[in-house]
Amino acid sequence: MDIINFITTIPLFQNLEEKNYQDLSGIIRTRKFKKGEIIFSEYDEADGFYVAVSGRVKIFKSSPEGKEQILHIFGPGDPFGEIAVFTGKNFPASAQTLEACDTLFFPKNDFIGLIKKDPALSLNMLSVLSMRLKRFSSLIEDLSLKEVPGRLAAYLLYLSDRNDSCDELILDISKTQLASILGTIPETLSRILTKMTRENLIESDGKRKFLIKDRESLIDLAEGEIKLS
Amino acid sequence: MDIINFITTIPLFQNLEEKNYQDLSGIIRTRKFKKGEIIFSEYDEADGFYVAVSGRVKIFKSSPEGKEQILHIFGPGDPFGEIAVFTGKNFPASAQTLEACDTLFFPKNDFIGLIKKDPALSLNMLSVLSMRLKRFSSLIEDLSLKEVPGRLAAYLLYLSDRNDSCDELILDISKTQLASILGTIPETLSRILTKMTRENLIESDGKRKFLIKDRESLIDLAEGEIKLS
DNA sequence: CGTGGCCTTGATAAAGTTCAAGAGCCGTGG
DNA sequence: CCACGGCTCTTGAACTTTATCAAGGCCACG
Repeated sequence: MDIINFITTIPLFQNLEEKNYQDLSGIIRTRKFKKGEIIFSEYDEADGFYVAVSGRVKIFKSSPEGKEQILHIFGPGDPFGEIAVFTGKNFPASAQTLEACDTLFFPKNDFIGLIKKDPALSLNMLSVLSMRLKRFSSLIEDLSLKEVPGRLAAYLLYLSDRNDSCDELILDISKTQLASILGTIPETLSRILTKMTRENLIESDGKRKFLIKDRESLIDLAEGEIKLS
Repeated sequence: MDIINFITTIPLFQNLEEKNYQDLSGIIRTRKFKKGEIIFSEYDEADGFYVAVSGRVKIFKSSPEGKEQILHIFGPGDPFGEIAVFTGKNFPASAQTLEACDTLFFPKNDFIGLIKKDPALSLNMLSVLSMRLKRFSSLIEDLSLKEVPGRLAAYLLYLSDRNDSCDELILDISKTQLASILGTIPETLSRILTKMTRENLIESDGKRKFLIKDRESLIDLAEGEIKLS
């Protein structure tokens, strides 16, 4: 069955015993969502978690005035909503699709049953949660200790690293969404991109293509060693 | 032996089988630290994690310019440094004692061996990590979507909740440390406390005692419904 | 009794947000 | 095929929030 093929490819389900793949596939429900659909909202009661199969999902917090902070953008193979499985209550943030999405849904109690049976599965889950904590610590560090140009520089370098440290980047999200990842607003992001271009750190087609022209300075900016003038 | 008595009282080690307490006590090393001592630094290689027995420890990130963001303050019974155990590499933040501290140290490989044997232990650990993720999401939300007065109001309410929703609070840390928890600096904190007092939301002895005088307004402030004038 | 840490206050500066306006782009429907 | 509306992005000006720098007070501890 091809759900099994899919789950064997993702990190959360690596190195399990054959039998456990059967068990897993037994508890999975598939769920499809349209573009822009809310999968769950903060404070909703949580009865399980999801794994994206196709499409992307943003996990975010929003303020009463409508500002949004994106915590993650997840794609195929990424689990989400799993925190609530282990704290037993509500989702700590909201999830909305960026595109049409196919997902696998794992009901909470069934999944906990499986975790009790397979130590490899729990170690994988511990590793997923730990990596998330690590990412959150660094997001907190960025928000609290760096200014927006530094965060943007770090993000551009991160995109470059994901792409073999290539100097050409293509943003796979809108600038408005990027602003929300960086903890700022589109206006501020736009101004900083203009400055970076003017000071020859980057070049852009005005849309989603960027070229890193001065990697050294971007690194210095990300570390807070220099500032834009 | 009294290490066993101690560990049976803390959430991470609840509901284990008798035999596992023996195993745990077999791998534990005790470590003592003086006041102000650095237990580990960000990027140090991690070979295990700690549980505080007495004294308090702050977990923090710091910037090149010396500003600090406190991520947690942990006390007796709290585990810390456990993220690195499951991501396999370095500590994502630094740890320093606030007072003289006794701790238990759990070597990484030994502990992973135990986790594989006892599903209850891994579920407990999953729950600890999940609660931390929840707290981090809310810290991120605060830093990104709220202003300092809102964060302070939320913190005061949190202290009150911990104390049976009593109106009298005693801060158990310095105001400089509180500023660092809130993601700001002492000067700003001081000004905001002055404003809150002037507007009769709180009263203070100028040191570490506070009295909540207008809980409703503090709640509104924390939710961003109102502002200080 | 002096020194250093912590806290407060003021003046100033920097960073970011808000508000408003307008340009460019895309898909829809007449 | 073109016009329209909606959306994203950019830019400017005013404003708000917070940080920085500097000074002084208070208190505890040697």
